[in-house]
Amino acid sequence: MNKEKLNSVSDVPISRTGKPRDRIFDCAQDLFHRKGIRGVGVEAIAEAAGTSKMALYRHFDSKDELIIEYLNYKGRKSDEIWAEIEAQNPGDPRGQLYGFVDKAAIFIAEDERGCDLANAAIELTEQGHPGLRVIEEFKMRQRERLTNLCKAAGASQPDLLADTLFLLIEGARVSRRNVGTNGPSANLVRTSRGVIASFGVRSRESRPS
Amino acid sequence: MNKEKLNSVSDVPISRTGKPRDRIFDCAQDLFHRKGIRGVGVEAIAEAAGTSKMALYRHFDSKDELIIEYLNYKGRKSDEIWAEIEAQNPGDPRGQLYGFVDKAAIFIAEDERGCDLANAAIELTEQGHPGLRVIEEFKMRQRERLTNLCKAAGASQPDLLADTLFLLIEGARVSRRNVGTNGPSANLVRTSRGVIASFGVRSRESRPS
DNA sequence: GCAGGATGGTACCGGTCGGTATCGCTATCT
DNA sequence: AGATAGCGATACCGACCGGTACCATCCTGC
Repeated sequence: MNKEKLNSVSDVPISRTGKPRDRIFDCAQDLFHRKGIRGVGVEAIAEAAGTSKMALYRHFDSKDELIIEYLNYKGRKSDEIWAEIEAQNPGDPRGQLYGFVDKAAIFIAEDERGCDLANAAIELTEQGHPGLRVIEEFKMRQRERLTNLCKAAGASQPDLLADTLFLLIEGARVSRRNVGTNGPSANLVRTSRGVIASFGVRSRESRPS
Repeated sequence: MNKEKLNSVSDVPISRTGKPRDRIFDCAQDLFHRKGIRGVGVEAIAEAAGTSKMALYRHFDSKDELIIEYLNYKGRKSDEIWAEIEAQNPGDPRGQLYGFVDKAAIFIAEDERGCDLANAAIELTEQGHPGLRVIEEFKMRQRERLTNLCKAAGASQPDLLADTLFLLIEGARVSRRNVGTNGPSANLVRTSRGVIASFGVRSRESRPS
C-alpha cells in the first residue's frame, strides 16, 4: 500500500502558466485521470499547480465540486470527438458510424486508463453522489446519439445495433486496462465492423470478411 | 467528500461467527466489494469482523495481502460458475455457450457493482501492483476458456466470436454500473445471441430473431 | 492442571485526509 | 496615491490512514 511519492520524475506539474484557477483545474484533471479520484488529495493538486491549498479553496468550494467539474469536462471532450467525426464524414451516417468505431479503437489503444467517467463511477461509492448523475446523463446521451446514427445509417434494428456497439466499446475500454493492448480490445474494430455489417450497414471503402 | 459513517444500518457486520481469520476475510471481501478497495480501511474491516486491527495483522501481513487474497477469491468464485455451467449442459458446448451468456446477464442484473476484478484494476493505480497480475491472469484465463468453448461449439471464427462476447459482457458489467439496469446492458442477451448465431452456432431451444 | 498460543483491547507511531484561519505581499483599478 | 482584491505560505483542526507495541485474557492440547 505504499503511497506513491509526489516527487517522482513523472509527476512534474503540467501547467505552471496561466491563471491559478486554470492551473489548478488542469492539474486536478490530469491527476484524477492518472491516479483516480480517491488516489489524489487536494494538497497534491495545489502543489502540482504551483500554489497552495488555500488558493484552491478560493476557486472551488470543495473537492466534490472539483470532481463534478472534472466529469463535465471529460464529457465535453467526448462531445468534441463526436463533432469531429461528423465533420470528417459530412452527410454520411454510414461513414460516421465506421469512423466512430475507428476513433474509439485509437483512443483505447492510446490510453491505458480507460473511460474516466466509468472509472469515476466505480470510485464514487458514496450513495447518491452528485457525480453519478453527471456520468449517467453523459452515457445516456452517448447511447442516444449512437442510436440516432444507426437509424440514419439505415440499420435493420438500430436500437439493438447501437447497444451492441456501445457494449463492445465500453468493454474494450475496461479490457484494455485489465488485459492490455493484446487482449480482446485489440479486436474491437474487426468485431464491430462485423456486427455493423450484419445489421445491413455496408461501408463503401472496406468490407469486413 | 463526506466519508460514509461506519455505523449506518446497512453496515452491520456480515459474519460474527467462525474463526477470526474467516470473519475478517468475509468482512474484507464484502466491504471491498461495496466500497472499493481504497474506500475501506483496515480498522473498519477489523471492526466489522468484531475484532481488532491487531488480530487482522496477525493473519495478514498487510492490506495488500488482503487485497491479493480478495482478488484470488473472486477469481475462484467465477471459476465455480464455469463449472456450474458445464455441469448444467454436459457435453453440449453450444448449450454451454448460450448458458454462459444467460448466466452473465443474470449476474449483471443482480449486482450493480460490476466486476470486482475490473473495479480493482481501476483502483490499483500504483504501478506494478501485484494485484494487477492476478487480475490480468484471470481475465486471460477467462478469454481462453471462452475461446475453447467457441471452438467446441463449431463457431466459424472462434477467436473472434470469443472476443466479441468477452467485450459485450465486460461492457455490460460497467454499463450496468453507469447507466443502470435499463441501459444497454439490458440488451446483453439479445445482442449476444444474435452474435453467436451470426457465427454459425445455433441453439436448439431458441432461435434469435 | 498447567503451559503456550491465539485472542481482544488500548494506546500509539508518523503521515495524510478534507477543510479553515490568518498572515503579509503584490498587482490592479481608480 | 490609496484602496481593494487576489495571491502564496504556514500553521492548524479533527479525523482517518496503514502498521506496531504491549498486555490481560481465554481456550486449547498435553
